[in-house]
Amino acid sequence: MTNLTIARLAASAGVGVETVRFYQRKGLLPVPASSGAVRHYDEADVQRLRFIRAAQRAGFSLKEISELLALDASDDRTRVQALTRTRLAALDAEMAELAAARAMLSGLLSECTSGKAGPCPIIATFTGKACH
Amino acid sequence: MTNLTIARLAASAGVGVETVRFYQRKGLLPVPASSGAVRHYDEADVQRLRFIRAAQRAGFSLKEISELLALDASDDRTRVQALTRTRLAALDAEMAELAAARAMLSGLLSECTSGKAGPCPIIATFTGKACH
DNA sequence: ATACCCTCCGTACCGCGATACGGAGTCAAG
DNA sequence: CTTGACTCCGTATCGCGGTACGGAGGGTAT
Repeated sequence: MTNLTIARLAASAGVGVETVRFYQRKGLLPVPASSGAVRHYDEADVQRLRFIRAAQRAGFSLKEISELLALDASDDRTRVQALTRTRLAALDAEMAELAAARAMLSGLLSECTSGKAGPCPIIATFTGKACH
Repeated sequence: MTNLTIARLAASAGVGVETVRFYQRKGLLPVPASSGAVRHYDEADVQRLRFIRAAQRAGFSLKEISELLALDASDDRTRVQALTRTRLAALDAEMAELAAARAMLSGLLSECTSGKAGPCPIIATFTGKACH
């Protein structure tokens, strides 16, 4: 029966009040029936909000998270697994891109700092002025 | 003296006409003086546009790219190197986050597919319902 | 010279994930 | 019973990187 205000709910997951309201508008968090004029939140809301943040850290978008939240109720493991595989594939693709960018930049940086003459190799690479 | 229309300029870098115009508004590409009512572009514009796309692939934001473009003219290697180191650090941070997310998800996925009883470990993890 | 596509330009809109603002109402402490 | 902090709700704005629309005018192939 933890009877929280929106500010305390938000604080429990380290987000701002406006963010909670934003998630409510998005349908990610329920808007509790107001007994009176001020709404109250309980442990289930805290769990749900923490779920959102945890899934977000795993790279899921809010849209995917809303599906995961629905699946939490309907216990469709196959679908959860499918979403997870898709996310894994996307993570792999993103990591590959980042790794490629990293490799290029670190190579160029050492080339550039090793004080050769001529134009900056970093700039030259982007410019396309055939470099090394 | 390659005398290009905007559509051909855009095509030369594999972007849309609207994107070129967007970059012009952002100051990333110059708007050539119009001799007549239709503007014409040359090889320098093609190079500049390709520069933008190349730097973008290396993870630079449009704001950073506009600084790099300025540095292309003023040949300040120290500053270019500083921007590059910042970008490398950001890439490393992003990669670490993605790797952590990837490790978590792939672990959970195999756990989930290995057909244990009880609630889906993936969902359980996000829910925070003490899992493994 | 008449289709027909292209350019120019402004403005609006998209998706994403928030963040800000402001007026009215509410609640608890002093 | 007032003060001050908090809530509620709608609407607006932000930053990012574009994409779309639409009317007026230009350039060209037939």
